Amino acid sequence: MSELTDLSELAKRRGFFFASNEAYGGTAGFYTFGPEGAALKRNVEDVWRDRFVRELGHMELEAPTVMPEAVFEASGHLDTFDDMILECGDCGATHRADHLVEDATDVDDAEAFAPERVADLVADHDVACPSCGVPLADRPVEAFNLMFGTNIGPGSSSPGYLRPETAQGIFVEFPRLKEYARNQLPFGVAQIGRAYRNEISPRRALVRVREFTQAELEHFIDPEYDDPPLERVDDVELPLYSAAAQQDDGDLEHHTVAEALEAGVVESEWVAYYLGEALAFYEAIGVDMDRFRYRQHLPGELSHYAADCWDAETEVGGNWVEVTGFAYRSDYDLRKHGKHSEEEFTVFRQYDEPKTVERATVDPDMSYLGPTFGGAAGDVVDALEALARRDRSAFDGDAVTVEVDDESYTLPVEKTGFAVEEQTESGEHITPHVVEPSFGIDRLVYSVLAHRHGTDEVDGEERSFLALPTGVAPTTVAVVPLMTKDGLDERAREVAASLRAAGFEVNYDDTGNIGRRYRRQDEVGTPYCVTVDYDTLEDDTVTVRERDSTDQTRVAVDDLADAVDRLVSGAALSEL
RNA sequence: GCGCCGUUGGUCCAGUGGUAGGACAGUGGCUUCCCAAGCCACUAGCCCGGGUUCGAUUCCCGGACGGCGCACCA
Repeated sequence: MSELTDLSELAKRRGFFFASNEAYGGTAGFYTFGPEGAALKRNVEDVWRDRFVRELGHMELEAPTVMPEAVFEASGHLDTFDDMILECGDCGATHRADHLVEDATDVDDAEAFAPERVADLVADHDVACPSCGVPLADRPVEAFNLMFGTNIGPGSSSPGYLRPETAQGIFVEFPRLKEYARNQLPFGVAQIGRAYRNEISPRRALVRVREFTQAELEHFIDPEYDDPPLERVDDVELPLYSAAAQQDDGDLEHHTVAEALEAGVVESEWVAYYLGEALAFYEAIGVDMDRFRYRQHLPGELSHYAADCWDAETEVGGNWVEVTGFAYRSDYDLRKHGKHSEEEFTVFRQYDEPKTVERATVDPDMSYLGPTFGGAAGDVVDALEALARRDRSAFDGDAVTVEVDDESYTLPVEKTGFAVEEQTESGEHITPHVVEPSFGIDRLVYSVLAHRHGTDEVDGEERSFLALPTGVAPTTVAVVPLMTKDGLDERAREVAASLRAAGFEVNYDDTGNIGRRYRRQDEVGTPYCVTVDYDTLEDDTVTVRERDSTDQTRVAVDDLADAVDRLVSGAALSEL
């Protein structure tokens, strides 16, 4: 617990993150990133963008956070995000009403029922409160949806929701995105943005909040023909905690990507591929890989869209925190949107060679069907088309009969325009499958702060530091004058300005004594300090101090920008 | 949402039925030529609402927020 206490104290005191709206009593589940935290978070996002968008050649978009109800009807969030809550009038405990009903009856999908029906079932089966035993028959079943609702425009005729995941903003634009991708699979579309969930009980600082930042990649693939570039990650060693290991009290196992696939520990090549790609990302932003694992979802844990799913988890304060979900979503989302909307969510897959197929078709004589069947004529045509595809022998006789809504309609075959023709097909429409790595940026920032925060001893004094990788540290270099007199401070300001002009994140600090300033920078994770001293006035050199070792070396002011650049690129202090 | 515990300067804490004290941090000054030193001064606080009381930061009730447990976590 003390790791978490120290972390939230540091976060507040140094401006990484803190509860929002405290002047008005605070709002549970909402956090503000302070100056240091906003910079750190932005840098983490930039590293993600560099690796998952730029390097892998994917594209990035930015969609609205408010989306209309129809989107969530299609995605399934309106139904499955809706919990039925039942509160005991006696002891006050709340229960999942659908679960109570499922336990008391042989119903096993009460979740899909309307709240009224569940309430009736509770009454009919004399369901009692599991906590205190009092009957629950007269208690109301209330729907609690985890999505934040709103109205689009005036009035309530056009309900909308704050998106519970950024993914839907990508899926709904698929028809246009595939055009942009020139109708070629595979292609990946990423988005970094806010998502919202009206959590019942926000907990543990940034771990469970109501507004958070996701970085999601939706990689659209042809399930039959597209393979991941496994050669990029074959030898990456993965710390895997499989479902089997979890159920049998087993341990974490280390396998390379290639081994994991061969042994069947990870089933999907695509999921395995992204587990491999992501590992270097976690390392780059400063996650302690000794406190990191990939955990497979247990069968009962799989979400409504996921076929196989692994989470990346970090250990913070004794708890494992989910920081990424790697899901093979199959064609679930695109298929749903294709069905609910008016657009096609498919791509055309061209055959290598056009195929000639024999096909049974109908071309009904509407001047006969219309007058004969009236309003049912359209449905009869549909039924005839289906029948022709299914069973062409039905058209062998003089008359053919189809069923529409329990009514039989019989008509002469000659009026159906039935024919068997040879058609040339150059391809087919397929619904792409989706591989989705979905990162929780806030939780990653939190993990990195926890993992990089430490204390040690320098010259007999305790030191608190944040060993952030240079690539994500809010400040790259701090410039400090040894004294604020004899022109040292003016010279130091010049040095700071020149480093800023060279493009670095620079902090200038001249309050308190020199040791205090070093410690301050250590605590916000600044990797390098440049000190202007009396020698600087003589020979135009400064000292460069390294955060982790506290070692120093002298560098000419003229070479300083170049030296810092080399340090950032990985050079050691001794190599300057 | 339920239960238990908590909420006092920026941070971490002490304390009181008569409006509060420390440590650290911060600011200014002195000192100091490289790692939270010293001296002086200063800034700054009782979560919100209601009740009891002559008087509430303190006691009671409610709320908000936080920690933990339960539940929940697509």
